[in-house]
Amino acid sequence: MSKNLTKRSEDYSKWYNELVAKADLAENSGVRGCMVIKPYGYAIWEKMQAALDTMFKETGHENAYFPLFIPKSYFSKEASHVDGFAKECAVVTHYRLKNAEDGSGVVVDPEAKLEEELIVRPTSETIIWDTYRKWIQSYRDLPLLINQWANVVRWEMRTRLFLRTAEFLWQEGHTAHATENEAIAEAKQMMEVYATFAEQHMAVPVIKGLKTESERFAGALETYCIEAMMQDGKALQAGTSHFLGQNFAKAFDVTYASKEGKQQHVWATSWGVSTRLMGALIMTHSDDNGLVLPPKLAPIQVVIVPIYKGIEQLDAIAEKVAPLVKELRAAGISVKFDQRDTHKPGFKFNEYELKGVPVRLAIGQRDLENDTYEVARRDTLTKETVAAAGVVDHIKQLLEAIQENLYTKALSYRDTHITEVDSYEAFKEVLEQKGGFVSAHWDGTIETEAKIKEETKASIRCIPIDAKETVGSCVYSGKPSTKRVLFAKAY
RNA sequence: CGGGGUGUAGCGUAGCCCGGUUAUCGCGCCGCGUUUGGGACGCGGAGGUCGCAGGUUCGAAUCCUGCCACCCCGACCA
Repeated sequence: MSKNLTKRSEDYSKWYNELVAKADLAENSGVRGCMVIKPYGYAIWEKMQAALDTMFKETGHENAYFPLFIPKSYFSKEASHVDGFAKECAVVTHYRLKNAEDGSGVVVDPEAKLEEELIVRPTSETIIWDTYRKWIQSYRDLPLLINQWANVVRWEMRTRLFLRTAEFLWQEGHTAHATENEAIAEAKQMMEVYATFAEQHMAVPVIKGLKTESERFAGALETYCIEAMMQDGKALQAGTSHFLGQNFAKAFDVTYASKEGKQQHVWATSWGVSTRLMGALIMTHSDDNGLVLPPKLAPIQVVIVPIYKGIEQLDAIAEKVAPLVKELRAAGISVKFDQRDTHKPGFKFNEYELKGVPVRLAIGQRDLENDTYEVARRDTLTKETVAAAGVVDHIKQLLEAIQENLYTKALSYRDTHITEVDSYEAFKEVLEQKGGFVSAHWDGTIETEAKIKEETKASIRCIPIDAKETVGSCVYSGKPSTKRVLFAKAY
């Protein structure tokens, strides 16, 4: 393995793949499009899970778990839903193996064919709504606000670590409500929760918006989304929240008795984010030296690297550092004191930079004599010498400053990569030369959207929630338009 | 599923066109010693079904056929 990462600017894909591998986040498993998430990568995912889970609970949701296998017939019940997923489903047809008669190994036992095939869930709407039918009878059972942490399988043609894998980890929320307005409010609320998480925890600025009809979730009446901008100018859908209307309630016959005693179908939402967020995190902040993690999601927030000659010096440093480690931990900061004598400090510096540890403390003879630490920050790659007495407060402030700085930096990159255009020539030029979001008027038709995508590979990422009403004409057709939408090439 | 490419040690590779000693080099790994404020150095060492199966040949990593896997570009997509 070469020591240096491919430069971000030279070959973005190669840089990304190398970074994921070298920072110990994940690797290709060799099993069709499925990845192995390594302990360090999983530790980051766990931090994300914990923060999201807390936010879900704070908004009144509970966790539950539903089966991995879904009987094929369930998919027949909601037509547009199956349309969206049919082409990428893994299907279980048999339940037993046996030894081949010719001794060539193990074969599927043809005797053990399932009556009805089972689908490995690509998403759980169908099985959950089949269950909700039994759970919901009265308006008193509503709203039903449930989240599931699970894995799902989508048989994608082409995969990329974290961004698109055949199996991925995610959470999926599925809620049932008595009224349309309540369900819409829930879908909007969860979009807000995702946006807050992305911005405050991941330090990834996102644009909240609505999907166009053709980009909408299969079975949804409205899809709310958050869209992020990566450092190569491509957009990434970071999370979606769907207002499902009564589609699933009708398909699975989920009704409740209202106060007035009338049987009514419930209103539904579903919402999810996945390990794809890991990809967003990596591609938003990282640089040529490796991963850059926002302090709130870093498994190790502070690493302490001793610089010493001989065991006596190491002991002296260890003694000095022990109370500091204790104090930092008491302040809720995760610290690693790297005492390994098998690697030199320079090696460790590079290693922790590669892994994105936000703050690094170095301490050697010089510091022991002066009662100081050398404090380095990952985001700016700057170092300073800090008096030991005030180092805990300094680190607390530094972690906050890094979290803030990462967001500000990403926001300014994102904002300089939103370009308003008023002609199709400018549209194409911006897309090719500069990349990023192109803000343009659109006539609102599926046909125009499809034509533009075909000609430029840019899709409508979203109709921003806060889009101002302005009079204009569609960049493609010239027909009248009332607001600008965001186009971009996307992951 | 179309178009292109690649399979040689844990990783990255040379050799292949033009068949011929014991398959090259770097990183990593193991041992000993010296080192330690930005990826250490010296000496010694281990590690290989050359993707798999056939074929041609006195002889195959190298030529031929088939298969498999992976990567890139499309279609598909959180």
